Amino acid sequence: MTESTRPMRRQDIRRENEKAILLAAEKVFAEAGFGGATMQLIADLAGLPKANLHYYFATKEELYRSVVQNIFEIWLQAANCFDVARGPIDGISAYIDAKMEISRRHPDGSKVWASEVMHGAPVLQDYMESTLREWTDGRVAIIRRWIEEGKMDPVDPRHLLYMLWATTQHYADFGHQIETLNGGKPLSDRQWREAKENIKRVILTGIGAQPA
Amino acid sequence: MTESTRPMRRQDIRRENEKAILLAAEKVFAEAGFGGATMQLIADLAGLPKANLHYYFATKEELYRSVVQNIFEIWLQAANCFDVARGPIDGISAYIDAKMEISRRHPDGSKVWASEVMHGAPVLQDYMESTLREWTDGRVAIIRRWIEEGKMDPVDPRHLLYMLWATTQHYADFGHQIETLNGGKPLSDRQWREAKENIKRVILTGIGAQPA
DNA sequence: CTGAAAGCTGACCATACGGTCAGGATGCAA
DNA sequence: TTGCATCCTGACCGTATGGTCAGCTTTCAG
Repeated sequence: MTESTRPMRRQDIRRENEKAILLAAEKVFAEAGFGGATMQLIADLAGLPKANLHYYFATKEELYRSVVQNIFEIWLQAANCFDVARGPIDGISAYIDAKMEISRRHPDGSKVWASEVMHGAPVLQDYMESTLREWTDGRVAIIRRWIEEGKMDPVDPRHLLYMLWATTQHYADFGHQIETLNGGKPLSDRQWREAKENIKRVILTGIGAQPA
Repeated sequence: MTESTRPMRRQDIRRENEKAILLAAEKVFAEAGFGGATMQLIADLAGLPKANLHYYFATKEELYRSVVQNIFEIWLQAANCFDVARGPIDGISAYIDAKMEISRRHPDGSKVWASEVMHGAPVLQDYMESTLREWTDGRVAIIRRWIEEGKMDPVDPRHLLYMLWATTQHYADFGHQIETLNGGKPLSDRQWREAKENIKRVILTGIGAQPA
């Protein structure tokens, strides 16, 4: 049943194996950190022999880099929310929604990203100095415009962005702590919604966001 | 001059070496994670032969546990601010100040703590289920009282606490990112002050904190 | 002064890990 | 069907790491 037919085409094989490896790697890197992760563990989780990993990814570093870059893509995609928005209420609400969704659906990715940054971004330094900086500068400009247009109070845009990143990512990176304080149970749908609403409300009220 | 006389007493030797080892360990664990840290690296940084580390701390796990417990103490001490306060403005302001000071003075400690939690708190699980839970419940009660007394809007106390933790710790854990976005320079005194003021302002305004 | 306890360390060991490779299995184009 | 490129993998290797230990030096109580 489950394993009966295997008419796998070459392309499919490669794609599926890479996907399985990356998924397993993300989890193991998130749980153990780069140094604590082992190729054997990743291989076991992916259901492949270790040597097969090295067929697709030459080194542990290369595999790690792939994982981190994947995450960075997702992280940046959440940005679009900001651009289409008319004002801070729309834009920041949507951004918080997007980032909270990432925290909920990709907690491992978020952890790997956090770990990478905490350890000095050995892999992503280039991206941070180019792509991330440009992205940030763009959003800072948008926020500044909102302030000039009287749509929100004159809050430092950078610190506001840090606040958005911090509050949303916290639910992934410190998920274990939150879960423990929640009686050992993961947050329910309801609690996730409450978390989002709380963050939005406090921040939007806090910056004096005005309806566009 | 610097190294002339060494009338070290036993007690002093032990205290100073343990201190040096713990300091070095904190830094190495923060930079490399538990798995990436090596006893050799810690020993070198502490200026001691590796075997000497094992004289004071039998295993890497034991050393790590000591580091983490130290940090947990500091983390909890910032709590006192909350207790003595009359209302949300005093209490939360003081707490933000205290936590930002920790982020600035103990970034390595903060990172180790973050790493520990991200990896499922293998060492601190017990503390989190006892001490941390009690501490949190206590603060939740205080915030609830403030709400009942009309000193602030009815914001979910837990999510507010997470927000405080997230925003303040972010400046330590993601310090590298912030530094990169700051042109590769660490935040100046002024910028730290601005960061603190921004956080306070947004959150206190956001929760509708009323002067006691 | 003396002996025992505390502090110290170079040399060593077992293990685990990242990585390699020769050679087998499999799909696929011609 | 055939030949080749891709895919796969068990067995192996060198190294780095956590940890041990025998024996040395230093402190200090009596």
